[in-house]
This record gives sequence, C-alpha cells and structure tokens, in this order.
Amino acid sequence: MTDIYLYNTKTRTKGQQFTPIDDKNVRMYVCGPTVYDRAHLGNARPVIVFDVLNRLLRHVYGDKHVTYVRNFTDVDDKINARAAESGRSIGDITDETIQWFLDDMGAVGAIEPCHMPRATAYIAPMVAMIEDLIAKGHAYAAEGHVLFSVSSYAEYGALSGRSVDDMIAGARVEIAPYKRDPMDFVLWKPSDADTPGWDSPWGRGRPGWHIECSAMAHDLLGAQFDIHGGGNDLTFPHHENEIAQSKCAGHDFANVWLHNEMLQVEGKKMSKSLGNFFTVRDLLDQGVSGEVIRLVMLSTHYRKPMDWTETKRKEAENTLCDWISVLQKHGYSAKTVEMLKAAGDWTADVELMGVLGNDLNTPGALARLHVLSKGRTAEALAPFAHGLETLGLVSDWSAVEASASERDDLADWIAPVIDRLLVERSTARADKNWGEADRLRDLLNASGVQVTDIAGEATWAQGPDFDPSVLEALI
RNA sequence: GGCGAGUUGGUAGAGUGGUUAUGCAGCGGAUUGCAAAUCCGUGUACACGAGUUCGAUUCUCGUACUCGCCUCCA
Repeated sequence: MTDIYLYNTKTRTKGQQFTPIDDKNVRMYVCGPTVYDRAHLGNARPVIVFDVLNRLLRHVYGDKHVTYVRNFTDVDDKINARAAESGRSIGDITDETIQWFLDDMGAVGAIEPCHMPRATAYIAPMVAMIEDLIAKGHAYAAEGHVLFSVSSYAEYGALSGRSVDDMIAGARVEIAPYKRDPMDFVLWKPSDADTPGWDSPWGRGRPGWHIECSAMAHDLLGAQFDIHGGGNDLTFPHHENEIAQSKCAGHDFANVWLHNEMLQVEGKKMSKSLGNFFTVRDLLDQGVSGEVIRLVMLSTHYRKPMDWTETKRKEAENTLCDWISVLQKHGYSAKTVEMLKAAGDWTADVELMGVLGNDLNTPGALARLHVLSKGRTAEALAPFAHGLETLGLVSDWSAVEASASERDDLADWIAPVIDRLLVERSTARADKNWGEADRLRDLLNASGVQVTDIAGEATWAQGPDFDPSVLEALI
C-alpha cells in the first residue's frame, strides 16, 4: 500500500503519515468557486491539485471509500452586482456559471466530487449553526447582522500564524458601528428588497461567506473529517474563520489543512490590468488541450508558485504528443487496457505512487513517467499507461487509438498525393538521385508532413504544423 | 508594519547529511546516401556569510534579493 504524507498548514510540517479517521470513508472538503464568471486559469490549479489527491486517495483506499466535497458559493455580492449590471436573474447567472465550471474542469481532467453543494441549498443548517453560536456566546446579533466574536475563541489565528493584536495593529479591518471588536466577522447580514434574502431570527438576510463552508462541511462530512483544502489565499481569513466557527460550535473539524500556492503568468501575477488575464475556456478555444493545461499544472509542485508560460505550454504539448505516440506504437486502445487488466498486468508503478504519496510530488511523478515511457513492449508500458491514467492525463483509451488513425479525417486528396510523392522519392533514391529525393522530402517537410525512413521504408505523419494548403501550393 | 514562502546547472523543475533526478536545449556516438525520427552516452548546479559535523547544496543562525497573503481573488 502506498503511504501518504501531506504537508499540514496547521502544523507546518509534513510530519507523520496520513491516517484517515475511517479508512472506509476518507473525507475531504475543498473550497469551490464563487459562481459569477468563467473560471480563470488560477481557479484551475486547486481543482487539479485536489483532483490528483482525490485520485491518490481512491487508489489507496478504494473508489467507494473516499468522500470528496467541493461547494459552489452561489450567494455573494459579486453575483448580485453581476445580476444588477446585466439585468439577468441571479439564478440564471449561477446556473450558467456552474455548468461552465463543470465543463471547463472536466476538460482539464478533473473527476467530479461526490458532492457539489450549493450554498443556497444549505441556508437552514447555516441559520441553525449561527443560532447555536449565539447560544454558546460566540456570536451576537446587532442591527440585523450577526457577528462572530473573535475574542471568544482563544486559538483564533493558529492556522495562519497571526495574533489578533498584530492584525489590529495592521488595521486593515473594516470598522463598523455594530461591531464590538474590529476583528469580528459577519455570519449573517441583512438584505434589502433588491438582494436575495431568507427569513431568519434576525430578519430577512443572507449568510456571510465563511459560515457557508462550515455548515456544508458539517452537513455532508460530519463534525470531524480528514482533509480541508483550498488556495493559500484562503488561509486567512476564510479558513481561520471556518475553524473558529466550527470549533466553537463544538465540531472537531478538519485534521489536515492543505493549501496550494498561487499561479502567475509569464512571471507576473495574473491580472486584468496587466493584460495577462485569461480563462480556462480561452485556452481551450485557442486549441490548447485540457491535458496540456493539466500537464503544465502538474509540472510544478502544488506548494510552490507556478508560472504559466508559453514555453511550458509548448513543451507540455510535445511531451504529451511523444507519450501518446509511444502508446500508439504499441497498439494501445481500450481493448488493450482491458486485456492487460484481465491478464493482471494493469498495475501501478510502486515508485511512482510512492513519489506521489510524498506530499503530491507531481513533478517527481512526471519524471518517473518519463523513465517508464521507455518500456519496449505493451506489457512493459502498462505501468506507464496506468500512471498516465492515475494522473488524469489520459481518460479515454479509445481516443488514444482513434487519434492514431486520424489520417482518415484528412481530405481525400491529401493521402494519395503524399503517397505518390513518397513513391517518386523512393524511385529517386533507388536511382541515387539524391537531389530529387531531397527536394521531395523538403517539399513535404515544408507543409508540415513528417517523413520517417525506417529500414529503407518511408512513412509519413502529420506534424504539429501540418498545413494542406502549403502542400497544395507546392505540388 | 504583521505573517509566510522561496533563491538548485543554459532553461524548467524534483530531491538528498557522503551515492545518476527528470524534461527541453547543447555536445558526442549509433543509425542514415545526407538528414529527420529513434536509441545510447554526456554537464560546469545547489544566493552569500558563519556555525554544527569526519563530511552540508541538504541541519542551525544571520545577510541579501524575490514573491505571496493580510482587500469575502483559488
């Protein structure tokens, strides 16, 4: 069995081996998106990171023994603003955005979590939790708001390593007349007639952001669960506040906290003002495949800042192309994989899984894949193929087979023309007319056709720059 | 100001108290009519200073620089 070690933000160490509370039901909660717009590339990082962890946990504990929850925050002032400016209903916007998110994340190979709760479906548990916090003296109502009293929780700041005194000195906190303490944060806030609201003991209103995750995690995973994940920008205040709420409500909450580092683009923070802001959908539309996006993401460890660059995109495209062609050469298809499974040859590479289990060392796992890809037979390549599938880089083996024969999709005139040119070249070569032979080869290369000579036999394949119009112009 | 992370060879990027990361690029070789493709081989690396140690890129402390968060942006 693969041992798993995870860096726990709470203890700031990789520490001891991961041991689930219940190995028949390993539970993980990851903060999902606020649904008001297309997911940008940075949004994809935690999705992919925790998808890898989900796959690893399933590998180790079994598909049936992992519960993965990722929420949708579908009540938020940004959504309200988007609705107001577009004139569309909030429901329309959130429904559409959720579908976009699922499509885009599916494209980068993310398996859907077991549960994807919407915050608006959990208002009642949130209200109940807030009432409980008030009853226990950790929260108070004021002017239609309910606030969490930070001073009532002695360990506030433990996750992020901050002290309340320091933060107040920093003075970047919102001062409001209804707050007893500037650090107190909102659990419930009043809604006017134009904003979505639900009836509550404190009047019509809507929940604060932090209480959503506490309530949904509790409802779906129980008072104590194994892993809580998210981007490291959420460490404070979001996760700190979740912990305060849940602990004060009497829940043990998450054992292990994981945070991925941020994503940059060409060395700079992705931002609209720098003009380097783009969504996952933008890349897909440009023809960058989801697998390529995923491979680039996996090439940097999740706890380090990752830089998205054009160079990396290109390299990932080449690597993926090489890997797939290795498998195609050995006739990989859905049937091949089935046969390997039947023969008991569909096994994980122990070293690869070990590397992955060591705090999700995906760059190390990719290095191992490079080594495994040197296998000489279909059987010898099984751990390689298995590894590709485990990392989510290949999900459909019949597609691998299909792309090997995509020559069939070319226009009818192309293949015969290329074949004729190759025959002419063979004749020239037989006559030792090297000038003519090379002219024909250069012509094919110029149009992006790869000519490969093996044992005197010439074959061809479309290169990445294949352009039939160049071929047409040259003949 | 507070908190945290990082600094590895041309480049990307792992890792380790003494032993080959890996990819790309480069160089050499096999192969080829010449190439391409493929295969094999190959590197001068661990910011700086001090300390611990038989031995540190790897541990400790300090310095410099970079970056992130503290603004309900993952």
